[in-house]
Amino acid sequence: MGRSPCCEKAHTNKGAWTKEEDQRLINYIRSHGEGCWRSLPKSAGLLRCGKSCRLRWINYLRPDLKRGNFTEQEDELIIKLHSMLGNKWSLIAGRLPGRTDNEIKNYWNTHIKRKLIVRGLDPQTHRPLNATASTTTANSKFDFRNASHSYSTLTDIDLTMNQNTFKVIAMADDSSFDDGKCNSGTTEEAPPQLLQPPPLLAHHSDQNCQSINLDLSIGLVPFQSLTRSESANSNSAEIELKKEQEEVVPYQFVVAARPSETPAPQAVCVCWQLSFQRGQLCSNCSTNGLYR
DNA sequence: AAAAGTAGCAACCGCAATTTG
DNA sequence: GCAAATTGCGGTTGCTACTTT
Repeated sequence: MGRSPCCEKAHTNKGAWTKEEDQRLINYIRSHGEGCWRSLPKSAGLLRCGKSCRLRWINYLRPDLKRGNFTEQEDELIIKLHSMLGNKWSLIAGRLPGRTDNEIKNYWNTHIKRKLIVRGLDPQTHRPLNATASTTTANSKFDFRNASHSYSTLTDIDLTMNQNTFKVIAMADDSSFDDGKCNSGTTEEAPPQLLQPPPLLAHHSDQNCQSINLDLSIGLVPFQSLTRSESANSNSAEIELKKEQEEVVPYQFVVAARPSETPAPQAVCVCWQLSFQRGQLCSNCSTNGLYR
């Protein structure tokens, strides 16, 4: 037995919403709150599918939406997030307060794609257009979007690189990352367990590190948003994304080698800053991404 | 001025994930 | 544990406004 449709299509309006419909929906949600989209249309006196109501509210009527043009900063943030997440519009939207996934998706398709092409970059791979074909097979280049691991949030991504596993610890940019503390980024606000996930980063200065056998996890969490108790009870792969950010903040990603049982001759420490400036290495990194 | 082409965006559709009974 | 119901997401469509010929 197949599933029944989410709502009765025969007696629902389609197409553009009228002002009256908008007002009914706004009034209803103001007094009853969001949720229960299936029953909402009937309760609100709307001849619409519940999905349609939800979409209209989320993409257009929500009071916290920021209408208007995207700023240059937003553009760059979208590009950077897309380079790591691919078409995960809802995740990208989660880092852009006041913007919806649909809005960002449309904006991407109509503006940013073209912008990247003008820059000579492939909008999908974010690599130089003439280099895309030759680099996509390089084992050393890993692609978050093509990671085999299935993920629904940024909190847990496993990647492989030449049969080795990597761990990525991501943290918000505190604008003082290049302070020689590649392994910690410690600040007063920094949750110790987020920023010092032993033994991953704590070992990166160990010159006896031998192989690049790494675990990878990733979280785009501005650490200001995490309480110490949260961080104390969760490892980096379990951190929840805070979607209710009040402002756009840059994020900083750290990729670092985790030494395996067999020591490696040189640890890898690749740090780059996901901010509005071009990526930068931390002071502990040499330009080839190896730890000094 | 009219037709054709293009761009932008709201809305829809189908599917997957999650929740509920 | 299972099936149905609900919710959420990403891709696509179609309408409208604007530009070009």
